[in-house]
Amino acid sequence: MTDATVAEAGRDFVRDIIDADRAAGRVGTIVTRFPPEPNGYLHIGHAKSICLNFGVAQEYGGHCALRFDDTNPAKEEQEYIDAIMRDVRWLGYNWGTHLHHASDYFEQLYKWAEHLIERGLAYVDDQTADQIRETRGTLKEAGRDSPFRGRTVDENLDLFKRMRAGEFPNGARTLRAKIDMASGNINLRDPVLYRIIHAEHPRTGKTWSIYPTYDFAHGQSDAIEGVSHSLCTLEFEDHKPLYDWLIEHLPVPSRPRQYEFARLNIGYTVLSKRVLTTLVRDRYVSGWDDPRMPTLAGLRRRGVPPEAIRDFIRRVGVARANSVVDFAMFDFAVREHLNKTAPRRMAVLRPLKVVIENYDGPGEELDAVNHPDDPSQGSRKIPFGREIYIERDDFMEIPPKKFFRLSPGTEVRLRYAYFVTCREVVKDAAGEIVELRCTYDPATRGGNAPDGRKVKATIHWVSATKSLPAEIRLYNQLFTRPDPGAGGDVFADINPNSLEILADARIEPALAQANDEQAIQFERQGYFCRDPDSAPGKPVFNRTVGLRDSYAKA
RNA sequence: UGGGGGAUCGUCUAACGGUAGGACAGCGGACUCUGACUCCGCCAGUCUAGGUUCGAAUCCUAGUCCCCCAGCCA
Repeated sequence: MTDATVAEAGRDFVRDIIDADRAAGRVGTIVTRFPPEPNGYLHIGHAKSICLNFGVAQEYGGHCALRFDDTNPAKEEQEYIDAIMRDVRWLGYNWGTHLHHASDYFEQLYKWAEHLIERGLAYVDDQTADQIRETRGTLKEAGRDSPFRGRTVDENLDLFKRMRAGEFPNGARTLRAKIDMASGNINLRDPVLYRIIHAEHPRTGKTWSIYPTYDFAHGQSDAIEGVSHSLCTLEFEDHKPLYDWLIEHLPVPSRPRQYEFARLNIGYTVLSKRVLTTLVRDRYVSGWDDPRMPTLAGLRRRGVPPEAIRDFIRRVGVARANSVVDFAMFDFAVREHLNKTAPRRMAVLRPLKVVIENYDGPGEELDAVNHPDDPSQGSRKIPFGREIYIERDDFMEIPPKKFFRLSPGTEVRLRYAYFVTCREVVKDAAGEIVELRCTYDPATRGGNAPDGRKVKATIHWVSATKSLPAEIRLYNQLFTRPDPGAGGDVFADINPNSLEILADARIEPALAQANDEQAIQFERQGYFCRDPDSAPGKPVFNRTVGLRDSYAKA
């Protein structure tokens, strides 16, 4: 992590708590952890947790671990483990030697479970899942004790050993903490600590046939790793009393404290792993890295730089109130970063042919700067000739009052080239405009008129003969409403026009050198990057985000 | 009276009993070889009602609204 990363941090209640803990001498090294379950890909919501945990650790000179919460082999896969590590690194964070897995602690956790049994604080329950649910009570009524709650320590120890040995089928028995079936907090109504799962675990294979639940694994893992501040999202508030109960009753090596913050929500976006998984599985999108996905893999493929994601997270802040961030805030962060870094190129998304009638000769090459505010990026040559393409949107036969671009009789500047004036509109039998006939002013080479005359617009263009064909993919919101699913069915809110493919775009020759993930600004259009779907001679570009367009708005 | 948490410009977020500030969005203007960028300006908020206090977003009381919890998921 760099100093710049540290400077990106803001102030929030988490950092206030840490300051207070340090001032009071309650903590030594600040240790945090990012604890994903490897059952899916990381998304922008995880980025908030990652930036918070790694950011805080860095600021206070501590460290942040990457810990896989791999306690449920039925849902977890190696593919996800690999993807998560790749994405955290890409975001710009490094866990160094602190790579852990809850599964590293299975043996220790097992011993601690026995510890509870020995003290009469846990018991083996033979009830079925249905029976446990029925006897748990409701939100307003107390639960009832399990008939197995009174088993002797020896009997519990024996049964628990046999659960581990694989003697019983899935679901036959559980280990439960003996707390209080009448608690107002349902997490304290004898929560399940271990369940029987006969499945292949990505790391421990078939060694275990019982697995600890999140509640039994998480706090103890924090304690083993010396986590000082265990930061999680709001829905775990109700688990804190159980978290603390376990820490109190177990001989753990440290006393971590849990603090909760609001998860990230963004308008028109879904960050539910269940929904994202379905989107992929049912082919609503092309994969976890579909550029429309809010996953880090999707954002990366779309061309969003990690710096922009970190900046966005910093701008959103960390608080305890539920909120929904306007996606315009995200677009802003992306544009801000890309504007500073992305080299400029010209590409015509929807070409309209223009013939410059008074231009003779073989053509020429003109100079174009690669970045208007960064001379160090140098310049390049762009081929110009008698036939070019301009954007269809840049011509109107009957222009409305505020339309500054090309129309019959008006003069505009071709960026980096010449002033041209439209003389004639050529249409096909159907009345469709197929070509424009223009004239140019040779004296305006380079883009300036010696006589000082001005034009109201500068438009982009490419050579008709020297430009290259390209496919361009424009992305729109994946969902049609700011609160997808609020109407009952998220999948009914999927935007049928979230992907728009422009198969006949033309790009300037310099773009043949573009590589994946290199952000480029197509002047007057937006930021783009080459997609891995590109083939030799058949480049594909993704639009990361469009430029602001105050004309389109008006 | 199940338990837990939260309410500040349209949105996100500061304030820690002492001038309600910033960002995004929006609006207006300047500049411009990108209707971009940049710059300038404007707009706009403390959930309600009482109380304490010289002074309340902050403390107290009573309400209102929103979120989370009844997985052998995390």
